[in-house]
Amino acid sequence: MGNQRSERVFSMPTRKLESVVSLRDIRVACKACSLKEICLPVGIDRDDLERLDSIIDRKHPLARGEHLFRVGDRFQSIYAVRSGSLKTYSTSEGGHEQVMGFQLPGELVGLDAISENQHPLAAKALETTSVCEIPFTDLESLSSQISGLQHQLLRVMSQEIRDDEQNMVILGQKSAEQRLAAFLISISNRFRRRGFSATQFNLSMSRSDIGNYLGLALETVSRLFTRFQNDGLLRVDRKHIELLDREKLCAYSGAHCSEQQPPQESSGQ
Amino acid sequence: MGNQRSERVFSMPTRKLESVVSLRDIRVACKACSLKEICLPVGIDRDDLERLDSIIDRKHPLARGEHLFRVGDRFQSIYAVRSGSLKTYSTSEGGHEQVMGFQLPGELVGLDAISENQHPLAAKALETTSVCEIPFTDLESLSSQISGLQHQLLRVMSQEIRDDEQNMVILGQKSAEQRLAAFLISISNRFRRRGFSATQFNLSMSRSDIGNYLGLALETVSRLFTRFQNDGLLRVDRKHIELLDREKLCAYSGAHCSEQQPPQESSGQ
DNA sequence: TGGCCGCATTGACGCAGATCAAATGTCTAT
DNA sequence: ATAGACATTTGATCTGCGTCAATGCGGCCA
Repeated sequence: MGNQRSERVFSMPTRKLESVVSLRDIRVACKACSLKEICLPVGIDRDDLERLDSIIDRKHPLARGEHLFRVGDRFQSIYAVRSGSLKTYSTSEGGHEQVMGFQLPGELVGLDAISENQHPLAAKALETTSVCEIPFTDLESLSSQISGLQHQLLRVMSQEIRDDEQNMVILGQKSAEQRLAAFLISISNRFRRRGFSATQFNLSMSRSDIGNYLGLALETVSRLFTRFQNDGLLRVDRKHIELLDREKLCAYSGAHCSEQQPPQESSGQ
Repeated sequence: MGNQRSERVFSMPTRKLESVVSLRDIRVACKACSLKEICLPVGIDRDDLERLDSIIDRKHPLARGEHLFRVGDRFQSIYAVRSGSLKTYSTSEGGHEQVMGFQLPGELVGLDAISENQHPLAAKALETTSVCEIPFTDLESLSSQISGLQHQLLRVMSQEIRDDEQNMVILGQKSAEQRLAAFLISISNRFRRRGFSATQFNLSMSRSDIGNYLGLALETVSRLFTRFQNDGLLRVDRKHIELLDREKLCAYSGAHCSEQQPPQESSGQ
């Protein structure tokens, strides 16, 4: 695991320039990070944010194909994706791989490792990717002091459970067509939340990864992309996707997927 | 839905008899509960346990078919199953049901509701079932005071994420035979942990529930049960299952599933 | 600039498991 | 007990998608 380091030397323990973006986006403080509205800092006030910030370690970027951690690695930290993307996967005894998820900026990885103190999945960069490392022991003790942080951590984990349940529905009862449609809509929504285009994006993962994730053969994924294109739902060019008819894509996915609703203020409490 | 009540009248708010098991197991304190080694109290010392106990509300039992909560219900509490069993499920627009999981004694339900403050799934009793209600606001504030409780809560949620991931593997790439085998082994292991027989038990859920949960038609489940029986793996009689050859069943499931190993101290780092 | 290699597309074919159908067994309420 | 509703089993048929196979297309390195 001996990974190279480089700009580490520049990061002095006492840094003053708070709002200045330093070298290569490395070391953007949480409060200056564009992801703070969707990442762990949600709902944490200015002072507490600084405390959270102080335990976070911003690593230098992973190259495409590099591992953030592997199956069985001792659990020490969770990670937040800052830029780029990851896939998490497990490998069965037969060497067969199962892709469990893709992580975009602002999303956390490693939460499934808390219970057994070791990672049940590996996490690999799909492209050049940088992450924030959040040592779990520190996070835990900070959480008991900052109630907003505790709450947000629980919320994020709860959301992950919910997302996994959603995936179980998709794997358990949707057709190939519905699965891919649902996947594209989900990706699109996640990009939008992060301020990227919802109608035009690049998929950093291969057809094989998509198929594996959706429980489909990669050939099926490929065929579906061409079918969707013929049906006027989207335009595909290699990794690049342009959604042309989101409505119809929703219909194909066999779910409401309005997803657009403003963060409805759920009554009280 | 007007559910009958009966022994409620016997459970007085001021109870003195701490170590005495009261009527029909109602109102067993955590410290006297046989599930305390696998439920939320894990790793919490005597005094703190009393504090946890004080926020928990032991409800009278649910009858078979009764709902603990429904989709969209406001989230206020998580629940621990004390006896009996539950299924959680969602219903798609087409009225089609997707079973997400089954809860046995000592397991928590409702953790997926934290993030949106409302329940994404319904929970229904598969048989006469009693639960402990744990108001979430209280639990949260207690968690920030009792570090063991915070840790255990995170562990339980992490475990749930891990289990869901395991289910995704099953739904994504296992054959019907492997799915049912894996399901039976999982149930067996869960029963064992709770001190019940691992080789002989009653399934409280229908074939249809099992099939739905595993992404299979109920006919397929039924056929597999007879096949397994013919292959000498087990004996089935209606809901009653007797595992005859656990080894072979493991092989059928296409996973190591030793599961029996003592909490192996994984070699450092 | 060309050749190679991994990824993607497209086609042909077969099978696991869904669906349809019907018979039988079992629980519940009167 | 008896009827009726429902759960389960078993059989027959059909089909969506996996598998195998061949070809096409970039991107990368020498």
